Amino acid sequence: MDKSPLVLLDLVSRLGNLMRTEGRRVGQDEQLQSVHVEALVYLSKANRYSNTPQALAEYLGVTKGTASQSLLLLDRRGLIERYQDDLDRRVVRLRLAATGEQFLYDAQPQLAWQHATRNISPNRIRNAVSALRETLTTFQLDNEGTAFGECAGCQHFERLSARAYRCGLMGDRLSGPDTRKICWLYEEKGSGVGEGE
Amino acid sequence: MDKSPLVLLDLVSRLGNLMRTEGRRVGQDEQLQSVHVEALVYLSKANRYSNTPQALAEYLGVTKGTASQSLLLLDRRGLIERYQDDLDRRVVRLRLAATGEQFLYDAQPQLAWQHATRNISPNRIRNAVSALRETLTTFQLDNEGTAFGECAGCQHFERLSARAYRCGLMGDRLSGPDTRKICWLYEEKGSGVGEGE
DNA sequence: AATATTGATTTCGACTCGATACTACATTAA
DNA sequence: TTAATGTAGTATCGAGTCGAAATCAATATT
Repeated sequence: MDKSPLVLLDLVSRLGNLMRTEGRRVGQDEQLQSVHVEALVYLSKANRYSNTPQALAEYLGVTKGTASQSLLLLDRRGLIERYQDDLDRRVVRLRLAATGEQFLYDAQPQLAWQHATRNISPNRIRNAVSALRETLTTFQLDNEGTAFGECAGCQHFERLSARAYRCGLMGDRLSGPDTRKICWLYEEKGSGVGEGE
Repeated sequence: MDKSPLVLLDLVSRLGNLMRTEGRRVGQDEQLQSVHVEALVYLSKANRYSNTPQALAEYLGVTKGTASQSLLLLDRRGLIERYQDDLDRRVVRLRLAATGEQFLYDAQPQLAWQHATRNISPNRIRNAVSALRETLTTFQLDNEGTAFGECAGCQHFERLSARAYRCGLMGDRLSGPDTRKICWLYEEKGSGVGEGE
């Protein structure tokens, strides 16, 4: 019986905890908790379908009530802006305010991690990424969660021409940069996940 | 410029968050938060030098005050036992109570993760482990943290004979099972960490 | 038009967490 | 021996997290 999956779990949990601590450290000048920093980072990466409290809650793995609290705080501090969606007036859209952009630029929340991985070859990192990504996808499938991902690799992604793309699910055209943001409607191409042992 | 370290960070954070949620889920029958579950798991793996509030706090990445609170709760619930050290009466030693052992056995906090990793080959997992372990060690060195680890791979580990071992730092003899628990005095063999790019 | 569903917010209570202060014991220096 | 310093752990406080449940408003379904 192989114990290495448990060792991996241990490492992921510990690194996750450390990064949460790191997030707290990074945000303390602005009185932010690590969840708040994570939320800001998320908003800087979310595409136009995914900048809502709902998607954020799924991403962070908290309930929507909790997410609402955090967003309230970020709004009070002027780090984000909230505005209503035109088509569906229940939906609240979120956007980093200039202050929020500046904060991310100044605080560099990922710096410590980049340092910690500096001696690991790109290749080993990509291998680790692939293993963890598969773990995440499988876990999400097991638990009816949302996977999140970029257009490349998504079932609904269509290429219209050399530089024109389209989301088959939403029916919108997408720009190049659009396709590199993360989306909570993401669905893995080739629905089957496990190809067996 | 390679973005994959940041992708890895993202995956580790998200999986960390998910496992925290999972820990909460697992503990809800017993009214435990994920930190409590993590503490119990830690105590089930900690060796004789590492079963103290101090070591636990370092491991979980919280302050000793916070750790103290969590331990108080676990004690009230009868999941752990606390007793004084004979040599240094300031030191509190911790041990899983029978109820705590039973809880871990019943709740299987790692089950969801084991499922999520079921389709990943042992080899890929070991590669990911090695990359993350190096990340953790480097991070700890950067931040004067404690690395934790098993005797194999520790500077202070000495083999006396086929089945007799010794910790050079504490001067104690160790049994075989002892050497497979985790220790907060662990120091990586070959102190140099980064061999450059 | 009535009902169900959905996105978001509010409220509540238990708990986390860092900061600070404090107690008890241990080690060192005088 | 005593005094000063250091260390392990606990207590307390306040801001905030978090899930659960209730609520509200807008949209879908019937």
